[in-house]
Amino acid sequence: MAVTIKNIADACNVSRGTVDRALNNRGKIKPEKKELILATAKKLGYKPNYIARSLKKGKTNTIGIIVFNLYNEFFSSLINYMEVKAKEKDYHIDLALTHYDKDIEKKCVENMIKRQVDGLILCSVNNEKDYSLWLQNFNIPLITLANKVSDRIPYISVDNKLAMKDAAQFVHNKGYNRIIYISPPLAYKSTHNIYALKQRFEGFSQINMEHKSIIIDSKDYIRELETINILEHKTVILCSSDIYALEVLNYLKEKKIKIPSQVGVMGFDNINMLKYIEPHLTTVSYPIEQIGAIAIDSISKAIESDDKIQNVVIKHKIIQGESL
Amino acid sequence: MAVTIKNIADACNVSRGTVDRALNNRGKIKPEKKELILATAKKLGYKPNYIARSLKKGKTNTIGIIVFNLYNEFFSSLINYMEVKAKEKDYHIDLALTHYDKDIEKKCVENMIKRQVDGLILCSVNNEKDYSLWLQNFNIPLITLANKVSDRIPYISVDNKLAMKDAAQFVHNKGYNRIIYISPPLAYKSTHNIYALKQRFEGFSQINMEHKSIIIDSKDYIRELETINILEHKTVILCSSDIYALEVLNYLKEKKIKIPSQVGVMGFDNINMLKYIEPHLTTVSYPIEQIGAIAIDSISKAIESDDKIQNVVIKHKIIQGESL
DNA sequence: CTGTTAGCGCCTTCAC
DNA sequence: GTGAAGGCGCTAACAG
Repeated sequence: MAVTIKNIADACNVSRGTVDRALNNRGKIKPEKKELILATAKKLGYKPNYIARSLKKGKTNTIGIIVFNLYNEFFSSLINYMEVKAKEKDYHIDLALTHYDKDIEKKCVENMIKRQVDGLILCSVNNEKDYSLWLQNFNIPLITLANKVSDRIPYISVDNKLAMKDAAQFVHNKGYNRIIYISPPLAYKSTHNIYALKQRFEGFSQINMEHKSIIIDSKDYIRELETINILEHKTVILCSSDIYALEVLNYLKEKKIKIPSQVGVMGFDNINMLKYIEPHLTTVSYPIEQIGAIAIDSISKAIESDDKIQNVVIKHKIIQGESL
Repeated sequence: MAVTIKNIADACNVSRGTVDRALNNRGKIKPEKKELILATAKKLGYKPNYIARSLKKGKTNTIGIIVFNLYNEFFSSLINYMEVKAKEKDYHIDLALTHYDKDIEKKCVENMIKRQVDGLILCSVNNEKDYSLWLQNFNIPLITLANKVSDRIPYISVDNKLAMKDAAQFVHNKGYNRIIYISPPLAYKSTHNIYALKQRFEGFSQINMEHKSIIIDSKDYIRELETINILEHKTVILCSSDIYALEVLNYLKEKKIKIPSQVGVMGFDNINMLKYIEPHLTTVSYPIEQIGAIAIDSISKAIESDDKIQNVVIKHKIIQGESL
């Protein structure tokens, strides 16, 4: 059995109130008593029970973070930064992963609520009609990342549409005549929230190439790629995220297709591991650290002061590599 | 204010005890009452307060996980697997990062204790004399990964010594005459627990090459490498982890040194991203998923039954790439 | 079957 | 300065 405030009180022949005052320096207390109490607390190895404190105070000092998984370096970096920032502000991280499953996601949210997190940072894939209402009903500070859920819920992100438009313009300016655009299935929109994906696609769609564009949005994008003669038309393959671009690079290398002389490739996200990849991938970069910092900052402010959280648009830029 | 069991009791004109019975189906209760209670609970949007439950039950259903950071893919994969496994068993993950700082590590452990986690999974860098005692004093199930803390604390890992010995033997058999062994500073042993690192180094030391070996264990290992004529003696560079090998590959590519014809390179860990790296790195592989699964499995068993947790040695194997 | 009640460990108000 | 006591929300033992 762990040692409690009562044990200390008994050992020191004082009341629990006095122990509390000594331990948390509140109110006035006779110095020698305070010393005695602190000493015996230490001697007994007292560790305050935060669960009890949380129950009493109605605050857990915990931020719930729900993301898809940790395979994508974007999320592991993000959480890494958030954890540091949260610790600075004396918050703790509760982590849950949804693996892109909207039922799991709802369970994760409910669990966070049951665990009384003070605020929630959510990367959602849920596209149910009243999901935004359902979320707001819990009435705790909430921030969405990755996919926007509704205009009424704060959202921190790059401008995916503009960023992808810039990317498409960039490859166009490089003299490519045909873009093959590779994306996870846009048909997921019937079952999932794929806001960011759609934004990127829309941005891409705003640029017209001399020849037609080809959209590949199948899970089997490599097989689709095989059906196309990519050596025609001065072609570039624009990928909606780096992890797709890496697979494409592997495919092209296997086919002995030269990059960039025969085909160009461009990614999106600028994940860390790119620095080990050859040829260096041209990609769209944005500061993940900043997203994490702003998210923790905003949510902790909202927890402590009922401030409304502002949407934030993170700046992006194009990183010139050697892949086009 | 969130809705509580008492609100439901009042709304249904029953006692809190009855509501509890209905909600958690314990004991006997009149079916129509139960229905009414469940219905109003739903209507009011009742969500049980797990903090209160935890306080009462003395169990939080939470496993604390403390690792170095999430940059190394080993840890992000590990946590990914653990989260899935923990969810299956109805446990929740509390995550904290130490960034290799032993004071932060101690604070993380203390925080976990204060938060009353039911069990703790720890990757430690602390080498203080009585650290093992200090940990055991908290008297909760504990498992160490990565670095062993003491023989009295369960440890799950590959046999790092044997695995690195096998790696060294493997390169030796390939006909290399000189090994350059690259490792994080072994001098850290005065300030940190670097058990795994030392084990790997010892394993390496058991193999004798025709010519001498060179040990580089500086943070600036790339600069050290520059002072060596690596084209002599048919040399192989054996790295204590893949993330070092990746840096070495980048260096060699920059110097236009051909791999493996001029110099061989070998890594350790077989992290996921290797599949995008050229040339394919020869490395030592072991199932991270299994480490995660066993850790969660053992700790949950220990939480629920006071079983003693067994040490587990994970099997390793060498993955033949094209880098030597 | 159901109501009452006593805590879990902590914080906080109110008296003295 | 200090003690006594109530209560956060839930569970469980005990009555009835």
